[in-house]
Amino acid sequence: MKEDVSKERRHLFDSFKTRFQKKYFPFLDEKHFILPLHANFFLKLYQAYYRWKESFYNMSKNLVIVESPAKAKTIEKFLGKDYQVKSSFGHIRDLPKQELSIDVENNYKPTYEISPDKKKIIKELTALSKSAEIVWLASDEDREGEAIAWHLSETLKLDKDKTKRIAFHEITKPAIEYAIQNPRAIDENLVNAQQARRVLDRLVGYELSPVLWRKVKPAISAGRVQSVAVRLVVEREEEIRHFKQEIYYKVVAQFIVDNKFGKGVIPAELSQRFSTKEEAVAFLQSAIDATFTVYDIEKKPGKRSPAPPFTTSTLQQEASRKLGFSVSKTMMIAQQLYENGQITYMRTDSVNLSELAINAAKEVITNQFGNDYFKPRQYQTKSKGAQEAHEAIRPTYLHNSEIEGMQDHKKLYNLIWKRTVASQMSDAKLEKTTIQINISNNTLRFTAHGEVIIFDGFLKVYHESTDEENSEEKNGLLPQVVKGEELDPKEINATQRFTQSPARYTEASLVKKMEELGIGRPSTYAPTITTILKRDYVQKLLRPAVSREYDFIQLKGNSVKAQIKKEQIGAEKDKLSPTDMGILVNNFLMEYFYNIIDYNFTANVEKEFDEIAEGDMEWTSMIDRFYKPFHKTVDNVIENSHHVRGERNLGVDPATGKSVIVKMGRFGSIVQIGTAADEEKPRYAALLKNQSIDTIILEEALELFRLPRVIGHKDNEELVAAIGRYGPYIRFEGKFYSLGKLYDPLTITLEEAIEVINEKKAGEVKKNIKEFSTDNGEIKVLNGRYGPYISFNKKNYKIPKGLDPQTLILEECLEIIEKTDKEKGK
DNA sequence: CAGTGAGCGAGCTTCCGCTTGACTT
Repeated sequence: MKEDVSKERRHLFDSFKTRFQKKYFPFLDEKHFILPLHANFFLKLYQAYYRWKESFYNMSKNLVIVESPAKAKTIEKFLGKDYQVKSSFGHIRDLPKQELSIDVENNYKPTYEISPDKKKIIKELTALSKSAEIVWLASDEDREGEAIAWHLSETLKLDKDKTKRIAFHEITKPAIEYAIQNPRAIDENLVNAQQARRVLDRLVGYELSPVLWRKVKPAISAGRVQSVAVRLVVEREEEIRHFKQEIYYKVVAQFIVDNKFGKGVIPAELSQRFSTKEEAVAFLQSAIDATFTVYDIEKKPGKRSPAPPFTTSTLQQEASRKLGFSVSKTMMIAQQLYENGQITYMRTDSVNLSELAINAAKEVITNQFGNDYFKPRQYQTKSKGAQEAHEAIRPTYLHNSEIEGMQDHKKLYNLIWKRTVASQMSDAKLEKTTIQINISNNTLRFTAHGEVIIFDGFLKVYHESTDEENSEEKNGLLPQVVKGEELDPKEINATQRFTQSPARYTEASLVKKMEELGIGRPSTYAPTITTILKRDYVQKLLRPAVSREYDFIQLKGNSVKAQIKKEQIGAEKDKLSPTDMGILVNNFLMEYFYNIIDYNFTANVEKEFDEIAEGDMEWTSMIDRFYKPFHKTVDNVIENSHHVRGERNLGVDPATGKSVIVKMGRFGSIVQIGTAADEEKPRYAALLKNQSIDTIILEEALELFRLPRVIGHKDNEELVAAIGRYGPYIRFEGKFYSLGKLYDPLTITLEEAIEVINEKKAGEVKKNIKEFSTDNGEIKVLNGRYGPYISFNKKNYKIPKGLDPQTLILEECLEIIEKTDKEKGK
């Protein structure tokens, strides 16, 4: 770090010397002129001169400030030479994070400070605003945007007469010109609504978290948004745990059609589901002697309409379902598409498309698919608390149905393109057919549903997916039959089925739920998920599929046969479930701070923020009404509640007669045999990741004490098998060897363990291909999971095709590193 | 990158919402 600074200085110094000295002291020898002592002084002089010169040349009559630099770049193009457009990079001031920074005794006066990473940009904006004739504050037209404009005007000490507040909802020339012609003043009520929001969140977060430090665990947190997200996950898990599965028998027949219209099969389901196997068998038995006739044929037209264009939340959901992206991955890629000018802004809650976009859609759709496929639509947002400062997420140039770039970028862009185009397309027209089939010896009926697409409309481009996992098999076209026609069943099957518990949340479906509740904003969905994972309140568990048996009874020919089949169910990954810590904290908050994690809390305070924004309510009095009782509860809970450990007594250890207790320990959930009061110290063992204090049973708990297990000895050293944070492992000579899924630490033998160790040792030799040492650290050529690569300064570099890693020399490595860094840098 | 869990007591942790840096015409 220090080295960098001095290098920098050296460089600046040199560049100064060549210019300044040559210009004003050409007669002096370059080497002798400036002594090191003078360097700093001249440097400062030069810097001051440079700043002055820059501001002189860049001085525009108009300074426009927006939030995002990418936006600044596009707007600058529309506005021309007289306007200089700069970006504030979001909020510039905030409450310092070291302390509460709200004077609760003095009308909740907040103390703001310039965020450390914004000092530089503020310096620049201050200089530019001084020389500008008019400063246009063009941050977003929502609560946060208005606050940014206000913070800017305060921080830059802007003169009211030369400051104008403008906003545009879309980045098009007419919209921008219109905005310039219709400026207004900063809306102080809206600013106050934002201050109320900010102060409320700070008060809740910074008073509640310390309560948890004292009563549950240090360094954990609670907040208006994250705690509700955790609650959702905890309660879903409870629903799953308490779910009572019901069994039923579903009867499906395949009717053969062979008539003047042609041949075919009608799959039809019986109108009643049976609750026992006996009933199902009895029905199939009776069906042997029955005849089946077409009772009724009903044809109805139907339609399907496209989904609205993407918002942040719907983009995250579809990218998760269709592309398997996590919400943060989706946002990262979308950000890059945005910065490349390929899509519009990616943090939005609006489904609105600009006129420009709809016109482009018209052109694209009529060109590619024909006039019949175009239908312009404006969608209405349904989500609570939407502020709609931006457009929906769409491609900037709809004419590009594809882009150049990396795979994931292409995929996400394509998804956005399809969704946008489809949103302006015609409905799909369907014909739905229902055929009812009578049974001669029974009052029940079979029903077949068919669906034919008559006009595909938007389905040509895009099909929205759903969260339901096992969607029923698709209804296709049914063969043509006439009323009264007798049908022959090829087979009739009764299958045992099970009702399903609700599904665990994925990252994206949790975001969807939060949006429905009006909790969180487009810019915070992804970070919130990251926070609750990082705090270890929720986790993603890899759940392997389990095998389940079910009855399958078939009538074929004249005989009914019953058999037992097997299916694999319940495999899960990337699903969110609560940890014991999450459950513990949630229970604590539910007991003492229910109003904060009430699902309506955010919705209710939002209503009050709206009233503040309308000027109908004083923000400080709103905060006061909340804070007084809240703070009292905080004091009361600190004073009167006990430290919580979620303790549960499982029973008695048969070997020792001591009690077995599970509880939250310092590093996670533990089980202990005996108590601290006993003469002997209690024995401890950690719970596995997929076990929980609430559900573990005595036998499982005792099982945990079988580890760590000494498997045997080699060269007088112990081999110990155990399960750690990263799964089962073997410890030998102070080193750790992962067991993976192949071996169970409870049953692995000495021979197998030695083999695992030898394999890993052999792998390590193969892993290191070669090494070079340089002044800046070691360059290693390594064999990784995806083939050979170069590792340097904790960064990895791909080896270009055609180069043999075995024969690489230092110069080649340096070249690759330099080249890669350069490409990444841009 | 893995194992721990007595008790004492420094000094620290924490919120939500905007936005992407990075030094010279």
